[in-house]
Amino acid sequence: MSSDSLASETTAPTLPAGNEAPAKIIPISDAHRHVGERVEFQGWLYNLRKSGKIVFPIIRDGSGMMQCVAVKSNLPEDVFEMLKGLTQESSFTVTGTIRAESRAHGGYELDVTDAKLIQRVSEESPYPITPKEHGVDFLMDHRHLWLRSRRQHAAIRVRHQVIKSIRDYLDSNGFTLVDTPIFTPAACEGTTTLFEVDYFGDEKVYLTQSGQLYNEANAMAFGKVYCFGPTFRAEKSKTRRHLTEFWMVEPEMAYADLEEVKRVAEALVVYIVGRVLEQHEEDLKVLERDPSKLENIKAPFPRMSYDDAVKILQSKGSEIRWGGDFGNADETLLTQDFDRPVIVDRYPTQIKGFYFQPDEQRPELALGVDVIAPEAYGEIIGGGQRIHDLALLDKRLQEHHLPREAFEWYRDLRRFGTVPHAGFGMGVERFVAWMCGLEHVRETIPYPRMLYRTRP
RNA sequence: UCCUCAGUAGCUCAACGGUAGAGCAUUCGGCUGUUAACCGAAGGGUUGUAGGUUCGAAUCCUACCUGAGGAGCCA
Repeated sequence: MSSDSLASETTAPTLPAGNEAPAKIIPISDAHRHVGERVEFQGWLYNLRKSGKIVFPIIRDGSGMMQCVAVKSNLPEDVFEMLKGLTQESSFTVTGTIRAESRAHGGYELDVTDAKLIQRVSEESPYPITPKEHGVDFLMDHRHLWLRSRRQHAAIRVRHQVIKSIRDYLDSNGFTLVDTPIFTPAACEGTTTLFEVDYFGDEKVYLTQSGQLYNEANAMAFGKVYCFGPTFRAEKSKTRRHLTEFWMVEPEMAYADLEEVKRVAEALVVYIVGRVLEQHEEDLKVLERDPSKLENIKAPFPRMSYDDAVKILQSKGSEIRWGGDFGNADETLLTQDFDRPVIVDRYPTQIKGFYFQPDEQRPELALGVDVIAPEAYGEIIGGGQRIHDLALLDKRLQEHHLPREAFEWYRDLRRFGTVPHAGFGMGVERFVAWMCGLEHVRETIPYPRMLYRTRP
């Protein structure tokens, strides 16, 4: 029997005898609330096991999975044959009664009374991602299909929760979302790491690598603001924690200092972790993430100065010297004795951006802060207090060989009612990788953009 | 940009100088409780590309292509 005739034979399913009302269409995730009821699921075939006159199709609908039980003697011949012949990821709907069943994953099962084929995946080109193992290259080439797999599905759901929690936290703590542009006219700190875009031929613009400068203007207008969007870095970086396109949330606060940044960053992290643990127990299980690693993430986080961090690293055998930035190995060393993120502040001015406010007591230090996640997940937050004095800003622009004309609007912020202000940026993908215990950030974003990968 | 590693069936891998194999996927057959089901059978290959060494190359050498991991840099 060909797939065509199967399809045509099942387009008008025979309803069970009697005057039964049509079954209610529900998401699989709601199944536990409909035990004993006749319902319909709409989805795709995840896997099928068959044993002669009984078949067990597992349907997934995006909200969950459900094992169905189709018994030959209880079904019209064509419906049973259709189910028996389903191939992986064929789309179909199935009607039946939900029953608690300890033998099934998830604890429930559907006794099938009817089913309808939407499209059968043909045997000439079967679904490429099988239930067995695959390599990274193959999976990345099939990212658009890989998202249907259990682990990827779980990781993207955690990503959703991280983003939602960030917004919930900031929204309920007085922050206003004020978006910053993605096309920007000039580099924030040099052009080497920026993607250049041809803007109607006559002007060069770049894809943003940070909304921070605009955030500072927005903070002077709204007090507490944040921007949340994609960020682009053209560095030819090729490691498990890099993407060329990633999402970053950047809160910025007027009348705030370095201490306030540390407090907000810590509270934000604690809030998100709590929500992930509370809402995504099942997803973490699918990801084989040990939740006890996250249960410790509570305030206060250990705090240390850059000075102390360098001393600690040297005592642990790092080659680092005062004045240098931490490498990945250093970040791992620094956090290995702690079960929660480490906050490091007051970095040497020369390794930080031009806009950092210097320490009053020690002007060679910038009031910058990084939050470094445990378990070798690295820097998840970077921020600090910004320069609010015009004369000092001008001095820094000169030292960094930045054209003053391009920063006129930014200088205005220091002319018209300047106030101390501070903020930070947090990378969503690194945060999600940490929550999920993933090896690589590429699985934390639906369509990762990397050095040698821009498709699909 | 640099260093290291890898490209063999649709997928994951084996064969390491002498006739290219297995599991999964697909098709056919069997099985009324399967859990990456199982059992039997079938089809499926220009061994990344181009040269070279050799009687003989998937295997050794050179270059290139593609990808992965790491360094630097970053969230």
